[in-house]
Amino acid sequence: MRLLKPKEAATLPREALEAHVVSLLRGCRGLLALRSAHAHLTRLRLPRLTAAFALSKLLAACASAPAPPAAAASSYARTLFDQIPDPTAFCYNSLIRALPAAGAAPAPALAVYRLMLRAGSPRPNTFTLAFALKACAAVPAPGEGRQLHAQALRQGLEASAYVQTGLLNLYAKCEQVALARTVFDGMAPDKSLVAWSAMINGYSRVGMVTEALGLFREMQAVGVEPDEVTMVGVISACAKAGALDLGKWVHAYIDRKGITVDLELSTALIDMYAKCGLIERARGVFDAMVEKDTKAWSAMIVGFAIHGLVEDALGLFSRMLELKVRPNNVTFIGVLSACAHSGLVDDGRRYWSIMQNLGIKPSMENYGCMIDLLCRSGLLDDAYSFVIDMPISPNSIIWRTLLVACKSSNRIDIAESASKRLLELEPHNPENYVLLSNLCASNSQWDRVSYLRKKMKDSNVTAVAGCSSIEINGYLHEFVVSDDSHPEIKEIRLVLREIADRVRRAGHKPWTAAVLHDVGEEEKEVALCEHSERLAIAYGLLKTKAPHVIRVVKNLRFCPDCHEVAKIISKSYNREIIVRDRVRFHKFIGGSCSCKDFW
DNA sequence: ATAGGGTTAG
Repeated sequence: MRLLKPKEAATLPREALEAHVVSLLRGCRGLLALRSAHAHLTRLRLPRLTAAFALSKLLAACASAPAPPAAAASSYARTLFDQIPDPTAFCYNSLIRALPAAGAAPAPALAVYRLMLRAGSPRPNTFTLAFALKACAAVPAPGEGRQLHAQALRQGLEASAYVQTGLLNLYAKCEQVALARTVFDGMAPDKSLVAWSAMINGYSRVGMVTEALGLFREMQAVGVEPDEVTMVGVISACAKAGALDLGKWVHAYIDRKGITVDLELSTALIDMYAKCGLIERARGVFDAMVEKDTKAWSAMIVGFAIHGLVEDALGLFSRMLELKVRPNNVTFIGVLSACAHSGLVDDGRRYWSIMQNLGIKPSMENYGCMIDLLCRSGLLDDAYSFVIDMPISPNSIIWRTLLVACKSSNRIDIAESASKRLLELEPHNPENYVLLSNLCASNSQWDRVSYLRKKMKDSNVTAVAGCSSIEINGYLHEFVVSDDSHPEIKEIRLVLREIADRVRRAGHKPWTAAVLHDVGEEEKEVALCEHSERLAIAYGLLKTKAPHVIRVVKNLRFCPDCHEVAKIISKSYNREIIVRDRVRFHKFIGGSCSCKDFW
């Protein structure tokens, strides 16, 4: 387009000047272009009102720039805003949109929203609410969000579909799915795809897989066609559930519908295949990607790590550096946990310093990986000093990691202080009581075990039950410890008995120390046989034939005795068994496990 | 002018 000269501009009417501004900004891509357009407009010495118009258009362009608001863009947006004499609601809205929503509290975007309220005029409109809600969701800030909800109601802005979707998404991000659902149900029947996707994703985020998938079916039933954003939620739900058959079906559905498999969906697919135990297919999706970013690489590296494929994980990391893709904290979670799962202490330490040389500030999770690495290699003193020297206050997971390690190396000194800190941080977490009584039980301190049990009962804490699931013909069968509710429990019991016979003949002695209660050895053996993972594996043996792989997902860590038994089963029945426990995969073939018994 | 998406230690 032709640029105006200041002399020409002086002769033109306001409408013509505004049209010039609009067409000038239409061609702008990115911050630099906006700045040079701004410089040009300044040279024109526009009349006051037209200048304000130009500034608000610049501000709006700044807000809708494709990249996420970088520091430079947001400070520029603020400069623009400050030059506008009487900012309209449109100006406030653009500024809220242009400022970073996430990050330090209070988020700058929300601060501007509050500023607007305090100024008294202009009043917020539906756009303001929608942008402010988005900022709240990005933090996420549930308290602020509720205030915004109240304000939306007070100002009569709640009828807007955009405000409703904003609220729904806010609650979903805050993991308050019940509230999100209330908003969702209150929306008009012709809900947008965006609303459906946000709700499905909300369920998926909190692990309510059945609800996520149910809603996906409902959406199809009312004739709303999903897109790639919807499918990210559905695929993530499959990943969380470890539901491989379902995940495969959904992937096929994506292909059949011609839904674009973009960067985000590919990453979700990598994660799903990795978490469902098909690491080769995860690799296939990864290799087929034309564009890969840090998150895609990280998903693949973490995938290899949970499969115990340390060479693949570390090899991919080197390749990533070669290709100049910048790793982030999550990438290093993958790298460090891969080292931890294989006992590579020196390598782990080396990667730790690489991380620091790259200027990446270690997160709580990174510290956790490092402490886990040291603990697994029996370097309890190193681990403990690492914890003490952390610049951030260690969380409960870190103390628990230490405590678990104390159990196997009998370090009562460290155990005492770790358990003290743990109970201070989390007095109501049942897991801690289970762990502590486990620790006491392995030292035969039965009086302390019963003390803990009483304390647990008094404070109304109930332990999380071990739960394992197996997918048979597309149905997810769930088993909890000592579960006899399954309709085929009689047949399952027969399989369990046969397993017990074969295991005994293989010379295995049940590792009864894994049983918490102070009961006789025989009862302990029975208790072991009722562990959820064993029930699920037995059901797999009952319902499938070789070479079908028995795939089980467990919510807690593998019981050490069941781990031994699974090895024997894989050999004796000549079956491949893959179990995903809480932290990683175990692949049993011919009597040995991919974790090499190091976990 | 507006709303929805991917990787995260034990």
